[in-house]
Amino acid sequence: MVKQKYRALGMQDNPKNVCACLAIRKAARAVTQFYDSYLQSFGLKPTQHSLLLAAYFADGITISDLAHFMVMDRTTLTRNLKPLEKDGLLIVNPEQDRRAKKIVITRKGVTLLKKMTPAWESAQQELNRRIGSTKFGQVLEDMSYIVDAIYW
Amino acid sequence: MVKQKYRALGMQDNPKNVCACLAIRKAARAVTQFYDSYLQSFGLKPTQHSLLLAAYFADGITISDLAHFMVMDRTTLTRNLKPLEKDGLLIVNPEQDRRAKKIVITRKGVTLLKKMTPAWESAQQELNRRIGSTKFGQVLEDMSYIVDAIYW
DNA sequence: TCAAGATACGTGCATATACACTTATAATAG
DNA sequence: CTATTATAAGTGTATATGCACGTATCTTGA
Repeated sequence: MVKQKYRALGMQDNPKNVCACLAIRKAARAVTQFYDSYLQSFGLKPTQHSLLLAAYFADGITISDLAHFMVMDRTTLTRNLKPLEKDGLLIVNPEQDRRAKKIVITRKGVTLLKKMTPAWESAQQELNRRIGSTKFGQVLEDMSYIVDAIYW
Repeated sequence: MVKQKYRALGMQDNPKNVCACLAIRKAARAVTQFYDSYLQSFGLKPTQHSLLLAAYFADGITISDLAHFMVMDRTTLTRNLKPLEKDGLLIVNPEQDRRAKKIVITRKGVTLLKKMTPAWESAQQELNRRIGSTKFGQVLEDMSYIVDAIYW
């Protein structure tokens, strides 16, 4: 087993010496794959589901503002919106300020989002069950705390 | 401010209803960008630094085994190794089992890794300082726990 | 008013990520 | 001993990520 053979990859007995960047990226990959297994039958990846959700709750938000909320480079968001636009789930429209563009969810987007909600809830609840409700809540808080700690 | 205007993106007052996948991916992006600001002058991204570190501590590990440790698709790892190979930091060699390949760090790779260590430590310590030692340790544990909860 | 700076966005480039499919090699069952 | 199955890896395709750079528009100061 990998765990036995390459324990050294943990590097130190002191877990504080494990690279936090590596640790969180590994967990992010695992969680993404987990949620994807629940959402994939709807044709949306977890990232796309999150974007569509944002377009629903913050209808009319600009690209820059959403990028800021997503802790994502603006140019990344511009490209991530493309597949959703292509599928007619949302539209990117000009603003009054002609430099800016606002993101608007379509009826098709809303319908898909609502259809996906039970699957998303299943993923969320199953992960909650597996790691325990207390830890689950703590991790959600900590993730938000980390983002704030880095950018403020 | 985005925070004020689009509070709805948090969706609910109950933080448990925040998507865990979104939360951890946001944090992963933030942490990656943070570490990148410390490592970029050496020409390696955080992911590449982690891979090189793995090649150092688990010298001779196969692609599949390292992919498993990294919680990464094997084909992703294959491609992620390319830039490091191109820069002569590691070599991918055939095994006795001719299906497999082992990853071997080069002297150049070791040298670079050691040169980067103080910068990596600065990032690690500064993040530790910003979120507090207790929470820092807890998050590292939790990330590992989540990976185990998903794959076991 | 209008030139300088600030803001919002897009493109080129390189890397990161994973699934579906294919190829090559090893192990095993009959 | 061979046919089947299992394992290790690579490629094609599509999306995800961010930096450097450029364009268009708005704001502001002289």
